[in-house]
Amino acid sequence: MLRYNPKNIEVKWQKKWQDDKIYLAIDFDPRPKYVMLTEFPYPSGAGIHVGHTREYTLGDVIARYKRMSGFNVLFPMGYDAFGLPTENYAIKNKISPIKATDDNIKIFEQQLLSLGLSIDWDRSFRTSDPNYYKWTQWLFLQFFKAGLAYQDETYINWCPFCKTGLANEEVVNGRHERCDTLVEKKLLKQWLLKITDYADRLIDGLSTVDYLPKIASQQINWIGRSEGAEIIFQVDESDVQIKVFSTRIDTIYSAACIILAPEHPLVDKITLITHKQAVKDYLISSQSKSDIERQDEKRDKTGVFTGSYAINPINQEKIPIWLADFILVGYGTGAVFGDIHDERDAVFMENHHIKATYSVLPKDKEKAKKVMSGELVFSGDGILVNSGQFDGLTSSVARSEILQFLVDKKLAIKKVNFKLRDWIFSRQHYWGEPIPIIHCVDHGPVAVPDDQLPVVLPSVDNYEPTENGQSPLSMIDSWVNTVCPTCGKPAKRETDTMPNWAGSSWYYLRYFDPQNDQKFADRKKLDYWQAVDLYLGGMEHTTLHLLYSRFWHQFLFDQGLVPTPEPYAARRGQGIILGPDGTKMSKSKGNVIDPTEVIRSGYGADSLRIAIAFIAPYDLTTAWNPEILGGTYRFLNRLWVLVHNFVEKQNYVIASEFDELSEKKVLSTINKLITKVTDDIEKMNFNTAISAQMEALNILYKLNYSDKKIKVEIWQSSLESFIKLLAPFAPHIAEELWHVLTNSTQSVHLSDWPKADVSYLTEDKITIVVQINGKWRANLTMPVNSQEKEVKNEALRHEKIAIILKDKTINRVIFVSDKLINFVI
RNA sequence: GGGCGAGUGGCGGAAUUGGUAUACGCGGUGGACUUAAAAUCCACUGGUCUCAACAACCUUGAGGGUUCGAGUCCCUCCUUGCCCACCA
Repeated sequence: MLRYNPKNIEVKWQKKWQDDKIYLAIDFDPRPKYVMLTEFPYPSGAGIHVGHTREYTLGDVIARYKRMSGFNVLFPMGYDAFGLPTENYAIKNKISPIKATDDNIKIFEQQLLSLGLSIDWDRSFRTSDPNYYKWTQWLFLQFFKAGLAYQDETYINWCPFCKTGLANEEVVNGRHERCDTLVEKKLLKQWLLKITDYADRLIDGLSTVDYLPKIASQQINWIGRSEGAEIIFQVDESDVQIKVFSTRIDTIYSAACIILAPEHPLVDKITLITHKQAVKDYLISSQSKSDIERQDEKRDKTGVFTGSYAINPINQEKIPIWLADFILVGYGTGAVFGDIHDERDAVFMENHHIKATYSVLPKDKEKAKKVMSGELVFSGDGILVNSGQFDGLTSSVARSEILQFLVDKKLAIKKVNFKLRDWIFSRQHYWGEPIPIIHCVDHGPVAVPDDQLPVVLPSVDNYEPTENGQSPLSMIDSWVNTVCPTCGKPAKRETDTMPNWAGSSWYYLRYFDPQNDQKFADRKKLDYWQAVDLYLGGMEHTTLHLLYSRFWHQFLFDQGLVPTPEPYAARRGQGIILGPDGTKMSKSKGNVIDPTEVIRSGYGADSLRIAIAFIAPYDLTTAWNPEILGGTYRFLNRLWVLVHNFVEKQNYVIASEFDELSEKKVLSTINKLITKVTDDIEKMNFNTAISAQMEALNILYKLNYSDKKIKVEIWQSSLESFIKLLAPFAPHIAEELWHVLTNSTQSVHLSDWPKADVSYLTEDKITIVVQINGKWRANLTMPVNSQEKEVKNEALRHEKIAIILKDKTINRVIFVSDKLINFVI
């Protein structure tokens, strides 16, 4: 017998699978389809890490299981190739990003191959390929033509040290993650996508798909829908009106001031001459603060009085108008009424000695006293007081009645606000898809005609962003200068590129038809493959990539371009694998586990895959334990020995020597295992699927080495089933042992998933627990379906029970069929 | 501050509708094989009491509750993880 050595078998089978193309997904195949999608990687120079390995291995387990279960499985892989790390790498090493991407993808392919993934490589692509980004550009133009892509002046993050515009994701805690400089804001004209138009749809759509509840609630949270009212406050002795958004219109009687964001457009108009200087000083001081400084001063709420007053529409009271930089210009109307029932407002008003009264009291009398004495700021719902005709109403009733009252007078409207902002879609960087727009003096921004797509990213000498914040593309005059597609006059190309979220917003659709040069994907193929059945990815993409791609898809659905309203029928997120020391893996800490190193070290891909499946539930963050590999290797080795032993010395014995009890044990073990593993994979309980296989193997192993004789056919069929159950997890050793055991020419991965024989699932005899007052006292072995009477008699005859129950009165007997009997004394 | 989770041996973690808590694996101890080591195999491995075995009692972050019976359900508290955060 050869020793189990992964090196001898893994590369051999990987090559064979590639040559035979056994993992191809077939368009329009009559079998039911199953699309198993894992997030495609960013091909960085560092190669794959354990996080990739977890995601792709578990995706592969499901893909293989579904394939064996009769599905036409599509398990694709591509590369999210545009983005900053590659650009930075190219700048630093003075090589082209195209070359860097090429090199990195070669490494990735090699590494992914060594994991033994059942990917359909014929459908692979990278987002930086012009044949791909032609369609990213085309899809962008559909947004543009629908009025959902627009330009606006917005503040971008600007690093004054690097002299470059930054993407949000490069700003960590208000600093540029690379150089740690405090980030400033710079006003630039930018492209935005109107994701806010889809805010409600993005929430509602979640109820039609099967997402992990945590993921759905994070998206809902991020979108941040809040219902309230927009209320009109007339400025005293002026024709100016201020619109104020509030979710607490029930507290309007206690409005003690109006507070505007410093950037509010009406600031200039309402500031009295006598207050101009103070306001100007305040604006300068608040503008010079970076985001992080504003956050640092959470408790110190600064502000300035404008000199003007507003009229509270509910009671005609005159209240002062202030400016304060804790009010955000981007949310609601950029104005609030200051109110003692809001903790931030209360602090602000106290700081600036603005007189405030309460209008809502808690139901709890002790609490109410504290509110009245000013000891407590009450921000919850309660009962209205000091509120004229609305006194005595509960907050929720008052909200609708006061709103209606003001709506009737045309002083308020019902309004829904979202935290979600429009998606800033411009990047002033080189390594991204050029935005396919031409700016014409007469016609403004014009779409590049379809037949001129793709707008190919030109090669440049210098990939660095320019000092004025423009993309390096702006330096190439020959590329920038073009003609207007509408009038033919000289015009200039847009020089911004798209964010790296663009290519990943629709990539799953391209897997359905990766070569198409007429359309982003053929409709018939979309109809066949949509939607993605299961999407597995990192939790960190919940509010960016996952939300963005749902938005794109919903838009495409509205345009009639895709058949389903949602892209992903189900979404799960895998947990992070930490370093062995329990902290996040990082090069500087030296706790990085390199999966390819593990494979090369001699444990092999199968032991690694099993370890990943076994170490913890897939969605749990857990520390990597290198020693677990010893255990998973031993497990595979035991199976190797068992199968080879059986094949090499199966000895035929005469019928009378067979041990029926042992045979039954083998059959019940294997059939229970089939049920358990099938169920566990369906529920993604990979760790218990493995432990069940270990347990079963231990039983089979012992039986094999006992002197009990078991029929060859029973061993043969049981081992075949066992290998099939293992195949999704450890595809190489399963394939090898399958061929050793069966001499078949067909791959185990194309064989049928085993079905349990129910007749072996139930036992004739079962263990029944005897409890006294709920406490375990003894076990009984009884036939299945024994009646209460029989069990009770048997229990009372039990020596131990008899001793305890002597001289005691049984008040009650609780009987659970086939499980337990409990005497209450 | 808000939202969503999680607390079980030395460690990662099991535990159907509430029904023998600690499966499986790691680590540890003892043993077999070996000149020796590695590998492999066997036995033991939550705590207290006990020379030991049997038995008994205790044990799922803390405290209370519901129940014949609670890791599981309810309440209060503590600890901790992730995401968001001056969002009116």
